[in-house]
Amino acid sequence: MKLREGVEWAVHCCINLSWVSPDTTVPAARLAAFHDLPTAYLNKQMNALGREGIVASRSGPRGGFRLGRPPQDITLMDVAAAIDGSAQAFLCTGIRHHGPAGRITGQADARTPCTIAQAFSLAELEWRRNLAGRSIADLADAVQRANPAAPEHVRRWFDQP
Amino acid sequence: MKLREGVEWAVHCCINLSWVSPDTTVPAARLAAFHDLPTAYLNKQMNALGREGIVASRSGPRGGFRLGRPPQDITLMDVAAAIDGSAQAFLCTGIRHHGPAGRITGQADARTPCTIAQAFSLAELEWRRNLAGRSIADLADAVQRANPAAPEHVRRWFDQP
DNA sequence: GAACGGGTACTCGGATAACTATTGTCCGAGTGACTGTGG
DNA sequence: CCACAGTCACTCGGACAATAGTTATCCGAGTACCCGTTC
Repeated sequence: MKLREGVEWAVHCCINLSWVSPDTTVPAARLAAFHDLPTAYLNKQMNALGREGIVASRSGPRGGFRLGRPPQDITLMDVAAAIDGSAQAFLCTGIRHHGPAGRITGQADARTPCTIAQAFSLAELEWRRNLAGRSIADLADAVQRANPAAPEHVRRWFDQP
Repeated sequence: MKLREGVEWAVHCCINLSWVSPDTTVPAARLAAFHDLPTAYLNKQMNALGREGIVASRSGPRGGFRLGRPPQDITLMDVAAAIDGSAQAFLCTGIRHHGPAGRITGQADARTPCTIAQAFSLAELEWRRNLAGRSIADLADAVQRANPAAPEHVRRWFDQP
């Protein structure tokens, strides 16, 4: 099981965006430069965030990205789902119905849900719930507690050309 | 985030193996036939289980696989880790230290753990804990409750040549 | 009749190939800002 | 001096290529059984 690398990038960018003034847009190139990431690919990830309304984008000069809604309304689950997709990690292909297994168990469990899928879904639900309980604002606060000067430093770096 | 398809196969096979007598070995070909799966590939997955001691294997005529330990001592996490690997889904590449970001935040958070990685690790830990709390025996019982005749049917099918 | 040795068929296990998904790159469409001109 | 139109540079967004990971297949090594032979 593996999460796409872009999730890490996206979360960092969202935190950074939460620290610059909410009405200033930051180009993907600048966001990428801050962490020394490939610009075009980060842009692609930001697009994905844009499709979900997590960030708002604007083209042209003075264009770029800004948060689409307050950082306390953006959860880690939102970001992960936007970048990595919201499909279940364990997807039941129903092999219990295939081949002799299907004929043997018969229609007894044709209607009952797959026990295995249920177990994995439950675990995954906990995972989702956990991520959904953490907002970008929460993380930004936590970072600030560990390094109080960080927000100001970041804001200043993004403000200067 | 996506779990390999082999995880589903492996769990099903473990449950089936828990229902045949513990000292009979079942060839991969037979396990595969039961669910109409590609034999060689399932064999590969069973190899992975074997490396972790989840199943024991024997070559030659009358060879095959059997559970390596009692089904109540095999958790879904064990199986998932054996097939899919036990690496973290979210792996922190430390981009907060790359480029200007690293110079700006300085050594203030050089020693502090990455907040983002922590958040994802926590969620993942819950996922793991959940899967580690469910054994093959648990699932087998649940299936039996839904379909009481299943164990006997499965045992009989695997016994006959 | 019993023990032994060779052959055989069967099974796992790892090496190899096909395919899919992720990662990375490029270029066009759109947009706002700037500049020069005319009133 | 102010308004306006044309041009330009900048940015996103999606289309296209390279790379890595997963899925599938194949063949060799090893093992237990079976059969024929010998004591």
